[in-house]
Amino acid sequence: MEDAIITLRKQKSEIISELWHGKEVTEQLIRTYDHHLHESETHQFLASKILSSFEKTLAMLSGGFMVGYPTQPTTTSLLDQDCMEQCSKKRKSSSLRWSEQVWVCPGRVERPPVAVDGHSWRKYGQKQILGSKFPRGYYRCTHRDSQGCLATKQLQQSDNDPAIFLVNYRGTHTCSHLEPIMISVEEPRDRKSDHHQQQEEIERGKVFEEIDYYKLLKNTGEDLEDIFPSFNFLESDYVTVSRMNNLEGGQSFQSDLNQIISTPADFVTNPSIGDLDFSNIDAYFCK
DNA sequence: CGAATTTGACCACT
DNA sequence: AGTGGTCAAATTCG
Ligand SMILES: [Zn+2]
Repeated sequence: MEDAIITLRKQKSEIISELWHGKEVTEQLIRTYDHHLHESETHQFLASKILSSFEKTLAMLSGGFMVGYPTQPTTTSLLDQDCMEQCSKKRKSSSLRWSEQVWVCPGRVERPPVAVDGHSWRKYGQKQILGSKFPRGYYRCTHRDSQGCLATKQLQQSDNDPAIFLVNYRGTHTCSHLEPIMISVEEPRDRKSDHHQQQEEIERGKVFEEIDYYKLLKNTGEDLEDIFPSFNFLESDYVTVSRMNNLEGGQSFQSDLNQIISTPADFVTNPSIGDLDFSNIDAYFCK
């Protein structure tokens, strides 16, 4: 019951984020149209962005709800059958996968946004991937040994836009998720002591350094984590750029590179637009 | 000292 | 043989 409300709230926020992104791009389009009347290429590109954004919103509204939820599949769709076939062939990772894209606020540290999703992760590997400039980091849930939580995720900085981090999640959290970040965030105004306050300020600074300066681009459209409702005031910091539910697909990183919506094309070939866009984002999010 | 990260080795799969 | 993913010893961190 509560889960349903939570998932609805989450979906609503994601839909709003997606629509918001559509609005952003539309503003870009209008601005470009005013300045350069005859640049059909740019217009077409931005229009495709808008189209993609609304398509994702529609997908969230229609089918995105039940896809990949870690319960027993009562209904057998085509995707389920394919998944079952492949799972019967090889009993490997039946864990579901999805991906996110984290947009790092420009001018901030290039430290990978690991704890931005509210879970505590533990790095267990790092690998250079062919054709990729930046290495890929492998993280697993901190409570793996203590509670047997098998959730993992991979984090890789995008080659095209270093401000974007591609995240691949594999498996859902089975651990009892007490969130140190949430506690630290909710806490800060209760106590006021002399020299402790400074330390608390520092601690708060650490927390917000991790969360505030990063923009998470959630694209799951899923209700896989019940954490974000407590993050309501941070929900606006996260913008949905794209959404991918990979029930079995292997390389989400490369496919993402092809399907990324905010590709560096408009930013590199048209820096003025990029500057305007970033200033807008800063005005809305960075404070 | 325990916990988290680093980093080369190892392993499974083409 | 090469690549992506994981392990684990060494090292750093708190
Ligand atoms: Zn977990």
